[in-house]
Amino acid sequence: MERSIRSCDVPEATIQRLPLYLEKLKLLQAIGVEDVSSRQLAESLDIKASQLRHDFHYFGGFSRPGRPYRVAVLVTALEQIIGVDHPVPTAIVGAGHLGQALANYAGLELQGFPLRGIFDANPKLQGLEIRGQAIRDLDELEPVCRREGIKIGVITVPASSAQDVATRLVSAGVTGLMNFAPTELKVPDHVSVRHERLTVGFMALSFKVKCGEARLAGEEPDAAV
Amino acid sequence: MERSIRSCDVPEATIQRLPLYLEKLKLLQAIGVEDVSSRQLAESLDIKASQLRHDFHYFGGFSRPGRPYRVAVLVTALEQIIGVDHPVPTAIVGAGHLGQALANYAGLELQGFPLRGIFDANPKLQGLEIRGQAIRDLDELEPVCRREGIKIGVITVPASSAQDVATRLVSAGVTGLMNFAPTELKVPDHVSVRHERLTVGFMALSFKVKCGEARLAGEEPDAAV
DNA sequence: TAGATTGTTAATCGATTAACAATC
DNA sequence: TAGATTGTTAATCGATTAACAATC
Repeated sequence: MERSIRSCDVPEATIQRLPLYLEKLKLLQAIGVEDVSSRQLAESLDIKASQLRHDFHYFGGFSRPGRPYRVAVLVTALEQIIGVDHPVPTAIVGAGHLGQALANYAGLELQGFPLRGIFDANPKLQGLEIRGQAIRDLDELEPVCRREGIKIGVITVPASSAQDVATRLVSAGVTGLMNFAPTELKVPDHVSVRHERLTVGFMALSFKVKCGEARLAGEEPDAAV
Repeated sequence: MERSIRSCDVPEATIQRLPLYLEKLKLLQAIGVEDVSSRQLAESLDIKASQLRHDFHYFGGFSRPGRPYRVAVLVTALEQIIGVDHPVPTAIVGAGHLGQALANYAGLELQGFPLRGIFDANPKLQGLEIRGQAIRDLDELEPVCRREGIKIGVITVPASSAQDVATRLVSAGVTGLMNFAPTELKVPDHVSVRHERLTVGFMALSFKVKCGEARLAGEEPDAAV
């Protein structure tokens, strides 16, 4: 289909906004809103309407000039573009605190990422059930991933074993990795990795807090020369 | 001090990279590396050396022309710039799965964000200890935050109570919010918010996975007209 | 029609990269 | 000195915003 081809050379900044559009539109849909203009939608997301239209323009044909967007049409189109029009089978490797917290998060399944496997090397955790999924031994990683057609692997193991887990997931056909371990991963070109850096987020926040304090303390931006 | 004033009008993109620099430099320091050139450091982070120097240039004076950077000097300077040269007292509100997982994460304290309070409205959780901190009733939020001088509040409550928690944290003197609830927060100008959107990350990853599949299937970028 | 809206291109803005003088 | 390095400015690149014709 034409859209799935063209839609792939899209700026990173636009890709990041697509889920925000979808999230907001689903909210509107839930409260019965049928039509929405680029101005309304953009305002509720704190961006410019022209940016939203520019983003949509990469995919094209969501409405016609003069007519506002239909919420249902946008939701369907964005789900298809993002790839959550069909469920995306997901597995979690590492059932420590964070892995268990993610497994317990109902939002993931609701947004299109059903959990189809949880794995941990620790025998004490194996068999424990989370939301209907028993924690499995790491030995079962490859066969289960293949059988369930896992597309996205969530890595919540310690940094020391993250690369090994990544390699095994990729060898079992997984093409998307959500990496929560504080280490870089080497993967083949056809695999996408997203590195979630928790402490980086805290530090970026800390920087802004510190700047806010400096400003409150009455220090003028041009006071220093 | 001069640096703390000038350093605040810095592009968002640069702010996001500062923690990555610090992280890598601490790693180098741990294995005994004393000097590092912009080229070496940049290569290990997959960015251009000129970008790194350009970033550093906002703060200025980390080395002198001709001399490589001293790891220890950079670590100290970046810690100060980011604001983690002194501990940043942090509290978690919402001791569900995610809140507990974050409370258990030792990395936070190591990176300069010691946990000084955990709160939850659920009486069944109250008193449970995590890493030496007892989960407290929500009633204690304001007094504890004031007493401990909490600077950063981590919001891991359901979306429905996130705004209320945010308002209370701000009223108790907290100026940085790490929001894990899937909802926007309204806060005064002097407060910084960072919204961690988990499902947004999954969807951005899904988009790339889908594009990778399309490419693998042999579809040419220009095949569609 | 008049007012509002989208799709689309052009203008602006900001971030990244290259270049190079000064220095070691 | 020759080679390597930083600090700093200029050039390039890409993303955001504005503008407006076409449409309803």
